Amino acid sequence: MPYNLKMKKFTIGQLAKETGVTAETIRFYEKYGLIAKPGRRKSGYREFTQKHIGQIAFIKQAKAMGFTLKEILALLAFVEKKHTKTKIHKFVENKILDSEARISELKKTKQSIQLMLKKCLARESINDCPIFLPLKL
Amino acid sequence: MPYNLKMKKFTIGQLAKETGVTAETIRFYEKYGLIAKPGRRKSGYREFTQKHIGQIAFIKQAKAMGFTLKEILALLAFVEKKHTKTKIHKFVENKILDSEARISELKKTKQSIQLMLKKCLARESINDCPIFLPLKL
DNA sequence: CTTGACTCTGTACATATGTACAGAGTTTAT
DNA sequence: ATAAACTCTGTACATATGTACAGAGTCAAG
Repeated sequence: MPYNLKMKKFTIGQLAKETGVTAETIRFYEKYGLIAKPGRRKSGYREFTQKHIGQIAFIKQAKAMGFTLKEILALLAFVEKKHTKTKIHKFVENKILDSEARISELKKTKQSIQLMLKKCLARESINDCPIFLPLKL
Repeated sequence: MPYNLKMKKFTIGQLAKETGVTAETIRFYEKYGLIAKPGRRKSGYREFTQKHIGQIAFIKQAKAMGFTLKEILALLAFVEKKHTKTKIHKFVENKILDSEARISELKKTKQSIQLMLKKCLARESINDCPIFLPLKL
């Protein structure tokens, strides 16, 4: 920061407006360790900076990609520790594999519902649907 | 039950073994309203019957199809009230649509991760990955 | 200087689906 | 009759991701 030592400071409410997440959520992220601990006024009020805007933008991005907060914490640690590319690569690849697994899981359950529905529609009464069979013992 | 008035009775532990869910879960299902309230011995011990085995089998089946417990409750109400086939049909169709929506959601997020990864791999250092850009402000 | 808006901490609540006790009573087997 | 195994109720804990207070203190505007 060569020629601009005074950064703009934000209260939590201002940061909330700036980033589109609530103040409560920001406090939550802080406690969770997802964002840097902000400075404090003498009164105890938090003082956020531009940096925090970036951090929250990052979190939003990663969440949109389906990462959990815990995973985002891990991503941050990767950057922090300047891990090798292969490590983070593996982490992300793994996430992709997870997605694929969940997708095929979902497809399977969808198909089983469809099959059930088809069988049901072939009967006269709902009660004859095979799915309800166990209830008739 | 014409000629067999005496049904076999089960304690909660026996039912658990029979159905493969734990006793705690059975109590939970009872409180949740998913299974019929069992009879009680004078001591307070629950007395389950064959019927409960069927009910739990039904729950397991429906869970395997991706229905939530709340939805299973709704399914049971459908049967109870002898709703028209079209109503249950709609309910289940809806569930299928939900699955489809979640599947395409997942596919989208998967793709966005893949894209991110590709971009990352094209850089020298992890820190140059576009996803980390917001952190560098 | 007062009022309204904002912030602080700490705790509880929310959803979904159970799991894990603690402390007391019961049943079964020896 | 005694010990082991089982069951009872009620409550708290678990995960994930926040949301909603309550009660007290602070800041900005008029």
